[in-house]
Amino acid sequence: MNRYGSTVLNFDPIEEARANWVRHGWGDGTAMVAATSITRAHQIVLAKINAALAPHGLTFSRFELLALLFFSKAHELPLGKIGARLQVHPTSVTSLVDRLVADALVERVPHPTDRRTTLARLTQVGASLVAVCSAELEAIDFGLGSLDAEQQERVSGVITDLRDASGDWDSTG
Amino acid sequence: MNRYGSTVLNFDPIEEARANWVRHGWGDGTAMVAATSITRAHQIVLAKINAALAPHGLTFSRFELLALLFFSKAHELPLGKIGARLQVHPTSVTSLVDRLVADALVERVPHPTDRRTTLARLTQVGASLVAVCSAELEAIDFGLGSLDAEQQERVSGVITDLRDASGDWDSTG
DNA sequence: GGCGGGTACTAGGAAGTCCAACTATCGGGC
DNA sequence: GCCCGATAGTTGGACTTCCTAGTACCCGCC
Repeated sequence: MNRYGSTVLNFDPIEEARANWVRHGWGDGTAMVAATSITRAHQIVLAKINAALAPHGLTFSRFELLALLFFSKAHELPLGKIGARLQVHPTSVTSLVDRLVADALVERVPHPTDRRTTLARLTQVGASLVAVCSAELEAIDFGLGSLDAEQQERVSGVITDLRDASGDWDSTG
Repeated sequence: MNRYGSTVLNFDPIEEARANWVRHGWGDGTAMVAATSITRAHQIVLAKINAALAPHGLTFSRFELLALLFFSKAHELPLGKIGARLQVHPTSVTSLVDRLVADALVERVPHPTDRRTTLARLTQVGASLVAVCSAELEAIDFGLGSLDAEQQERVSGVITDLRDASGDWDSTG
């Protein structure tokens, strides 16, 4: 039984999919397998990370936002810049900050000069929580404990190429 | 401007995060960077795939379910087995099938002998749509066009290790 | 000095994912 | 033959994400 209560398969479902893909003449399955693998990897890693953070009332998304503020000057940042750094939609930032404010981990502060802008600022409680949770995540190796450092670097390296080509940032400078 | 209307950064946000992580003595950042990279890769690839499928009224989740049925005997499968293959929660299967039924791509059929079980069966329309969309996805290389075949295999290979260690299937047989 | 395009954020809604709890059914053991 | 644990699926709720549309505000240009 796995975490969803269903029976464990005795074969690799992704290799099975590749065989079917090829058998129907849809292609060699290389890209399909890679894309599907990334999806599963995300699912697995996120589940482990969230399980570690759940006792503290956090999710990975919320932790990422808190950590970004922790690293920022005065522990504060405009919501728009948060979205740009984390690569999430403006409405997602609003939604995340809403919940963090409700948990008193963050507070909304008006920008001193630009009245359009709202700053999210880490509270004392929020700052303490980030420190605790970062240690927790290091302890579980961010869900990647089954890979050694060299394998982890390989994953990051290939994905950097992918992100670069997708305009995650401007690397021409 | 990127797809969210925010300004493009002139540095790699993940490398920035690694530097901050190290600077605060939280660890070497290897696992953090790998986990974050996987998250972004998922986000990038999924966005491209969904953009390609949107004109056909599909998402990657829905396509995966349809493709699985296409590959199955009689184009049908119990909902529970669908969840086991795609590694998603039973309630997600219910939800996905609901929408596919609403779009007449799938129909719910009672199991002939086990009255607890419901089968999802591909309709004619559904089967045609899968074929069209698989070609579309091959055409955009599943969002991985910026990686060559060797890089794609490298991603899949490392992730296979991760999935194996996470009990995605029983590889001891 | 005000007009208008661009910027910053929020509101409402859809989709996908998970969990906990519930109903219906199956099947083995007494 | 019946009970009771296991199995299959659904319902309701929470969360994250996206999109479209809207309001408030800034600032350069006429």
